[in-house]
Amino acid sequence: MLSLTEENYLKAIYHLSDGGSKAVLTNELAEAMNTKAASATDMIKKLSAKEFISYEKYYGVNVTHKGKVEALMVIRKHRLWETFLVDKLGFNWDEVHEVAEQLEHINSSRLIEKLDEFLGYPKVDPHGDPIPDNKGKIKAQPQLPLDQLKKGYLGKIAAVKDSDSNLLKYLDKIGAKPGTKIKILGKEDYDDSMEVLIDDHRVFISKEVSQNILVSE
Amino acid sequence: MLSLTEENYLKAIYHLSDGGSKAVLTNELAEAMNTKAASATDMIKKLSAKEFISYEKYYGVNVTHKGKVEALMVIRKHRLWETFLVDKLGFNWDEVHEVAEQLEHINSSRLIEKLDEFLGYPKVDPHGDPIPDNKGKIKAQPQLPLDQLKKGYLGKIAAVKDSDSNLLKYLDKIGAKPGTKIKILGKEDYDDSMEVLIDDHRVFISKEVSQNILVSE
DNA sequence: AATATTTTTTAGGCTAATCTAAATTTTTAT
DNA sequence: ATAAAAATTTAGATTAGCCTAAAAAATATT
Ligand SMILES: [Mn+2]
Ligand SMILES: [Mn+2]
Ligand SMILES: [Mn+2]
Ligand SMILES: [Mn+2]
Repeated sequence: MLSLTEENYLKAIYHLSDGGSKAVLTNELAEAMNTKAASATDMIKKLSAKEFISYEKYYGVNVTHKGKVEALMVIRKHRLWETFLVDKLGFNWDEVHEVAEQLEHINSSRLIEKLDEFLGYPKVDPHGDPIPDNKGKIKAQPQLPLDQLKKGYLGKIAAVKDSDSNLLKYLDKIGAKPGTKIKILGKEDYDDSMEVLIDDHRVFISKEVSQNILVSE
Repeated sequence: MLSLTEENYLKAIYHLSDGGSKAVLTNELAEAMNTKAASATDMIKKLSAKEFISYEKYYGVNVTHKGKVEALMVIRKHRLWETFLVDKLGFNWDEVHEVAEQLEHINSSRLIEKLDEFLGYPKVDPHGDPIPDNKGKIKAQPQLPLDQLKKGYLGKIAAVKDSDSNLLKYLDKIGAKPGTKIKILGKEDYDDSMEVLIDDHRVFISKEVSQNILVSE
């Protein structure tokens, strides 16, 4: 059993390590958690003692298999709750993250299975992020940030970065939501801004924005 | 802002005081919270400093108006979540209390208003307990424990005590749920057991059980 | 009214999660 | 290869919520 704080640290480590594929440094973790390095070190020791991460002094931490599964369960809950808030309660997609940050710590496997069923076993959350199944498996579709593609590209929006509420409001306004077709009509070499076709609407977007739109196909 | 622990203490004080109508003693509170008297005293001082309760040393505590409203908001959330779990997720009524104990601490007024709307503004929870509105108002219908009535009584089940999961399972089995008509066919003076008609079924119930069925009309 | 019992409070400690400041180790720059 | 800089860890406090043991106050009993 992890405390709420331990769950949050572990989730942050999982995300910062790109799903367990690289080591996470103490300062990175402290910054992500809005705490100080000394606090991060303390928590690293605790999670390491419980074998959710492996830790070599001064060289950062890696998530263990056990840690990955645990982190994915929290992420599963977060994304199911976000889906519930948008699909059932009518929240906008820029309003759900903070509430889901609380709901993800509710501890009841029965609840989360029932919720999953109630939502119709969704594969992705409102921002297009995949929802792990109850074993921690994720159906990862290969995704690319839009800014790395060039004129003429035609594909589908797979997901958007869900961190900034204002960005989400803007993306909503221009119709950029997961599942929508998108085409790059032109790209400006100087600043990587581009003109795109989203849902038959022509829009100019900056690199700032295109970096946060993930496409597939 | 109250911590989760403060919310739980305040709710316990509210319930033990019968909605603010009598003083609550330190030992009572400690027992209800499964802590020791010293811990209860500590918390009493904190809640008193924040003016959710008034406190006279050695003579127990009373809930203030501010404290009542706060407690009722937690109770509102608890009962709305219980309703959600039963009505939408298909939980049995004996499975919801523990989960609702966690969910009642989620802090988002938007969430609770949306949830209320989603549920169709229910007036009572699955156990028949009234759900306070967002101002803390409760529509209290006068209720009596069934064991205090005699042969020939005809009325409706208003609520059942929701504390014991095994009792709830039993009540479910005999069809004793809020809204159901109930008639006392006979009562045994010796032990106050009775034969009742619930939903056209004849059932013998002990005083143990009839005490926990609240009727109205 | 004095004493015994019960209840409540206080004193002093413990753990989790945080901090600041100091010490240590690694990394970078000369 | 040293010295300076940066990153990390350790040491020592603090706060919330809990505990046990002791002191104090209220209540009950003789
Ligand atoms: Mn989110
Ligand atoms: Mn999301
Ligand atoms: Mn309940
Ligand atoms: Mn209830």
